[in-house]
Amino acid sequence: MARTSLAERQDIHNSEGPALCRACEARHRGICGALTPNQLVALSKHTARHAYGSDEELAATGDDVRRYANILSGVVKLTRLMADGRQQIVGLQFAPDFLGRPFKRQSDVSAEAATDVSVCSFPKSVIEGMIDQSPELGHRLHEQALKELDEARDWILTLGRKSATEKVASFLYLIASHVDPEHKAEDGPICFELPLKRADIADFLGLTIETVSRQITKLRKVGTIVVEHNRTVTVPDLRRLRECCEVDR
Amino acid sequence: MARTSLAERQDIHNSEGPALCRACEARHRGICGALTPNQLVALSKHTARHAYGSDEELAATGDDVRRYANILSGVVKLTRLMADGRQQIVGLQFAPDFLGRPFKRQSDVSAEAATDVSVCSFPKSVIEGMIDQSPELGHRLHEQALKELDEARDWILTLGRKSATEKVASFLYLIASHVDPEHKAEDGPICFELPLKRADIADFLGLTIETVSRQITKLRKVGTIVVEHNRTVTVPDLRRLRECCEVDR
DNA sequence: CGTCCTATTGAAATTCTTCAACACTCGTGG
DNA sequence: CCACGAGTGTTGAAGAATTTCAATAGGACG
Repeated sequence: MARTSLAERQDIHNSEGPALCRACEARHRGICGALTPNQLVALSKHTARHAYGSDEELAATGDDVRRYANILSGVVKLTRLMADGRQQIVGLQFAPDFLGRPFKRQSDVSAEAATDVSVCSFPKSVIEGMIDQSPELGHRLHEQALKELDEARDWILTLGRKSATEKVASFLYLIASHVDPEHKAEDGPICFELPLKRADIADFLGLTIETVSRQITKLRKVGTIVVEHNRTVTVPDLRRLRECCEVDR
Repeated sequence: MARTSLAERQDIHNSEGPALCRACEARHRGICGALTPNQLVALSKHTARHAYGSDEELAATGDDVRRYANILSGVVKLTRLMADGRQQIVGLQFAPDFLGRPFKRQSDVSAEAATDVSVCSFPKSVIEGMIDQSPELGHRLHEQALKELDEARDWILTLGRKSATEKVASFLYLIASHVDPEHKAEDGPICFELPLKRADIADFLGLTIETVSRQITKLRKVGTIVVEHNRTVTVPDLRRLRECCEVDR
């Protein structure tokens, strides 16, 4: 016991934070990167890790959500449901995104795991208390909201004005760019697993499963993508895929 | 001259802020409501009012925008344009919304006046300096970003999953609720001017002008709305209009 | 081996777009 | 005062894109 306690104190002193956090891959990139070691220690007293399987609900529509979370791994889909069952994915979140809607009790979107997901959650109240002491934290949350807003607006253009082929290409490009955020492999081939099944892709693109399937087949047949086992996609030339996102009339 | 100067000093002393701001209808609702009288005075030294006619551009895509603005009156459309000319409105902003994208030099959306618009603009640098001193200001900007994000996600559902009739009904409902934010007149009839012409409505809904026109005609013929002079809409029963936003299959 | 889940494919039906014609309003200038 | 054109909105008919309905196939799992 004494050893642990010493180690923890050392963590604080050498500005590395709690052991739990040091082992966290999202430690520097998520909102935690804005916290001081002391804040991290305080926060880590209230954190809990959770794992969810595909299609499991992290937070239901209308829930009085009292906790926020950081995504440690996996992809989370934010969905909206209409009374008659029509569904639309209104946002996708990847690690190390922050999950939650600050300053509001309820939300009309529900969060579901698209893949296997693990998160690190903590009570709203703790974070909200820290915002007042650490402007940097509030700033990061603000930044994330603005980033999500930019992404939502990109998606509005896609939903409103693109053809089915362009939509599917845009989705694949979105995933590809997320695998390779810096566009390093602009030339070389990229390979990735689709985090969404066809039904989810359809709900994301505002199409039917069948249309999605047909467009993927189409892209496959012209060689823009190679698909194995339905989920593994290889893009031989990213530029060619990007061209499919816009020019198709 | 001496009189003016005295009056200005009194403004400061009685905590009412500069005369310019006192006469401003957006004074308390926009971000200015988060400023101290001293900050308002400082800000007002750099503010300028501008007026724009319909379809005039407030800020072009890719502009290095150095100023923010508050909308004093009118409606602003945020649009995205594709290389081949396809256009999509990705957001609508009404008085007293804040206009601008904090923490980012360029934006890929352009802002255009949908109606006649007047704004009160000021340099980014002034506001950004004030954020550090006034957490309340940063908080308000954050709130507005989150509000816009919620709205964008509502719209994503509309674009992705609703039929043309539902889309047009949803648009009319959006405008109607904006005229009457508290839904006071849930029962009684509501009358308003459409701030957008048909082409803009089409760009907002991801439809063509013709389809919009046909759906309006359809809603008119079943008595859900009454239209005069193309732009003046009366909704006899808001509930009936709301029903059209979801149930139509 | 059967069942469930996921994905693909075909044919018919539907929705929305495109193309084309026309109507209305408003300002300008003969 | 009227003709003209530009800008805006409506309507019809044909065409294209997407959905719906239906059938099939493969993989995972008990």
